[in-house]
Amino acid sequence: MTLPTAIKFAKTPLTTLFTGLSESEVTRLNQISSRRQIPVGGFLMHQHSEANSVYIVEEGVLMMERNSATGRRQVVAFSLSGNFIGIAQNEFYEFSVSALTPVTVKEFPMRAFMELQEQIPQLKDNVRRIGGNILAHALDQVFALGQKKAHERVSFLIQQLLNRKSGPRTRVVELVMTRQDIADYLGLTIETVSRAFTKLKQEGIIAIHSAHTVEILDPDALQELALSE
Amino acid sequence: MTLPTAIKFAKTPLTTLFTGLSESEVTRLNQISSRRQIPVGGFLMHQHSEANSVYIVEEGVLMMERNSATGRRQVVAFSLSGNFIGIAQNEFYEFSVSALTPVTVKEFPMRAFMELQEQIPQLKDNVRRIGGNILAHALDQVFALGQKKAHERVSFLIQQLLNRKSGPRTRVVELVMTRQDIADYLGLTIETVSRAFTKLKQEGIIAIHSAHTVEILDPDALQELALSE
DNA sequence: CGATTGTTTGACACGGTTCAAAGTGGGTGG
DNA sequence: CCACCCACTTTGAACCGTGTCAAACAATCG
Repeated sequence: MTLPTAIKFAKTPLTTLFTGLSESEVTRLNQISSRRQIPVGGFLMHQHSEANSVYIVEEGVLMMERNSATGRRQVVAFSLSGNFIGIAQNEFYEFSVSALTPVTVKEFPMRAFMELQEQIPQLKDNVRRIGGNILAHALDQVFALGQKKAHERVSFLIQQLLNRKSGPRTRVVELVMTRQDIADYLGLTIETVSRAFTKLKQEGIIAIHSAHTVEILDPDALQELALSE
Repeated sequence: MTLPTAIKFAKTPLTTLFTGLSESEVTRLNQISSRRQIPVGGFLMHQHSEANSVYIVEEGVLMMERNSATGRRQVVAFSLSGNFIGIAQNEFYEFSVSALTPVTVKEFPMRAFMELQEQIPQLKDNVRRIGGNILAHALDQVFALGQKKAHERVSFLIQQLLNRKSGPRTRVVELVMTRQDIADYLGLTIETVSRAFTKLKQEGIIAIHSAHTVEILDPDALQELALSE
């Protein structure tokens, strides 16, 4: 039980499945893949179901969560376009993954994907790297949940979304998820999350255009709160 | 940003570096390795220093932590005998690792170790698996910090130590670490940790022989609290 | 055996949760 | 196209768990 890592809010472009693959290798990957659509609220996979596929998000936003028998829920990640989903330790998924927006994913049958990994070393390497990034992400979350106050955690999330979104570098972030989702991601309640947003607004760090659209007014202050390390 | 897994409190024997290796392969590993001793309080590695080696714990207990500029500290893991330490994402360690007891580790120079991984597929596979276990561990911690109350978190830790310790199956657990270490692992303060122990004692779930030795009186109740999922 | 460090306990303050109610907005059907 | 409805969000007030500050206690080490 052990081990390292954690890119803070890396500007480093994260490794994707296709990083460094030749055209023909990409083609081979695409040949074993199929496209799948998930409507809002639909599930890509369920906790404890058989892990038969892995996926790449092509479009939309997914949410990864873990549910307990006692009804507690922990959101572990929000998966954006380009993200990889589905590496399981055992033969069952350990998480449920649902769509926050209409989503299209590329699906790779597990067996064929594993074989390709053996044939394409770079692919295997990418998967390893992606695993590392996921671990880094999890450890950032550990730090946030263990050490940060409510408004710092919210800053942390906003910053994550800001850094990860593709496209032009703007100061506006779309919060696709509900306050409940955010609360379950940050280990808080809806009300506390809401109050944290209000606080950030009052301090002039963000502007809240609608509940799901915030503009960053003071990026430095936000970053400072988000890291608080 | 994505991905699965989490063995609760697995009875499954965790993968070690040597799992499934032939005798000759083990020998080759040992040939590139050297033994190193760390006194109590000494450091095996420092956050941000160059990642030149990986290690296996042979004897003793290590603590892995992440420190922030603002002085906050998050303990990420307690590494026991058999654990693997040092896989870095980039060329620098992301954590500091120090010894809670006198420790002996087996050290593998990074470069040679990487080469061996290429030559021994099973070794590479083991490293991958260990990475998965670490991720699972991190996600368990996320769940604990996000969803559990103080006495549940303490139960969580006791249960982890109970499950991971080798040797005869007793009900006594040695807490090698200080209350401060526990607090920084669970995202609490010393006082809260102490009160949580007292509470578990008062409820007849554990007996506290000394601050560093507890006996589990009611394993089922403990497990229930520890999981609370 | 004393001194120092770590742990427990107590009293109080504060942040976050809970419970309740009032806004707000988006979607649907009339 | 508007009005209503439902789900979500915000705000308020009281409560509770955890943090903070302080002091007593215990254990360890020289």
